Amino acid sequence: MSLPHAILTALLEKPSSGLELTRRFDKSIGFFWSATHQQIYRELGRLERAGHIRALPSAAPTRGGRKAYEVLPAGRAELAAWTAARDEPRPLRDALPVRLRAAAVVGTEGLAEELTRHLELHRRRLADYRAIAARDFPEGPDVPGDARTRLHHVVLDGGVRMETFWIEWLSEALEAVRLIEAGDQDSPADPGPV
Amino acid sequence: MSLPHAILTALLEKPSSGLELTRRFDKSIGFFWSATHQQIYRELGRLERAGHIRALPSAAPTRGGRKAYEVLPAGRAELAAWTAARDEPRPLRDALPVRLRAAAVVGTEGLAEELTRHLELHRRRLADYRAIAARDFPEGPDVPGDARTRLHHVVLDGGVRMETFWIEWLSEALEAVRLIEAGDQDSPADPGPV
DNA sequence: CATCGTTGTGCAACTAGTTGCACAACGCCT
DNA sequence: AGGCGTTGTGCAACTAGTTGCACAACGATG
Repeated sequence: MSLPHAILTALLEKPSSGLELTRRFDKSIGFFWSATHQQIYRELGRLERAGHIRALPSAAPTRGGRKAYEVLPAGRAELAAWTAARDEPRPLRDALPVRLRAAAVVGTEGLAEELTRHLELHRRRLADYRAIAARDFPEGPDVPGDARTRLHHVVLDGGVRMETFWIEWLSEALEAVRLIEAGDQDSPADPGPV
Repeated sequence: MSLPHAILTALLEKPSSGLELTRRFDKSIGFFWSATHQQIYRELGRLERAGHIRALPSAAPTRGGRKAYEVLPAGRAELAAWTAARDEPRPLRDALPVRLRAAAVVGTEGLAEELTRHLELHRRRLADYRAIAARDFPEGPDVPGDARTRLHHVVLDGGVRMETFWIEWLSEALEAVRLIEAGDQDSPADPGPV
């Protein structure tokens, strides 16, 4: 139940139309809470009906015309309540570990390639994050000033840490898979003298 | 689309009834692909209809009676195909970073408490993983023997790394929030002489 | 032996997220 | 002026995951 809140946050940072939101989701909030444009439009409709946001008066009311939204006090209150509320972490659901366990039963065929591919994806994403960090926080990690900047920095750093985690783990997994596949023709678990 | 495959993996490791699967999900595969008993029962039905698994003949056919399932060759083939297939990582969706950004706009009230709580959750989970590691891989991380053991070790180590990531990041976030809240009465971004 | 809690299986209804398509408006281009 | 690609908005239908409840079977217990 966080998409509406992610949208409220984005709109508070800057009032936007559906497409602008979609774009910004693709390169900032969406790193941590991804959403397609369909989800966003639907949610904008709901939020408007709920009185949490409203279309800026300047916006054209016709279909196909762009509409920009801004957050109303009720929306801000809702967001503040959500931020302070107790909320359990959502259950983890990631396919790769499952695939490794499946491979332990049905064989590692094709896995190394996939691991390599994912590794590359995460490397790329880490590079993106670092680029953003260099642009937005050129001072480096220390004393970034006001509260807002600090918090944004922490969030971005979360992204960096997360990708680093993936890269390390995928490397470990890849190494294990390669060892196993080398051992298949060679010797099962005894590679060399002592 | 991985729940059926997680179930196939679990069933290959050991034929089980719905409830047994649910239990095992709660303490092993489910760490990485969580599922409720409802999802599992529904999926067992689908897998049976698809000819990927079958109820063990010994099982009682009545409602309420326990039924154990085993994987058929078609199911194993399907699992092998999935393991080798190309599959994109699923989009990330985590509420905490979003909440931090929301807090950057509406204030950090209540956040420190939540961060502390989550930190504690992840610490506990890390301890669980370490306990499992101590039980299942008492030799330590090196040369764990056959392919199966190696892969299981890699998966578990993924859990350990993941929780470690959370703990580190949450600590950083918590520190930032506390600094900000201290600064609220104090000085905004200049704590001390020099 | 009745009823009561526990274990195990399952349906139904709901919420969230995805995919595919429709179509208006706008700016070009010729 | 007619057609053509791009931008922006949106509906509809589907898949995945969640929640709440129903109910059979089994064993304990007054």
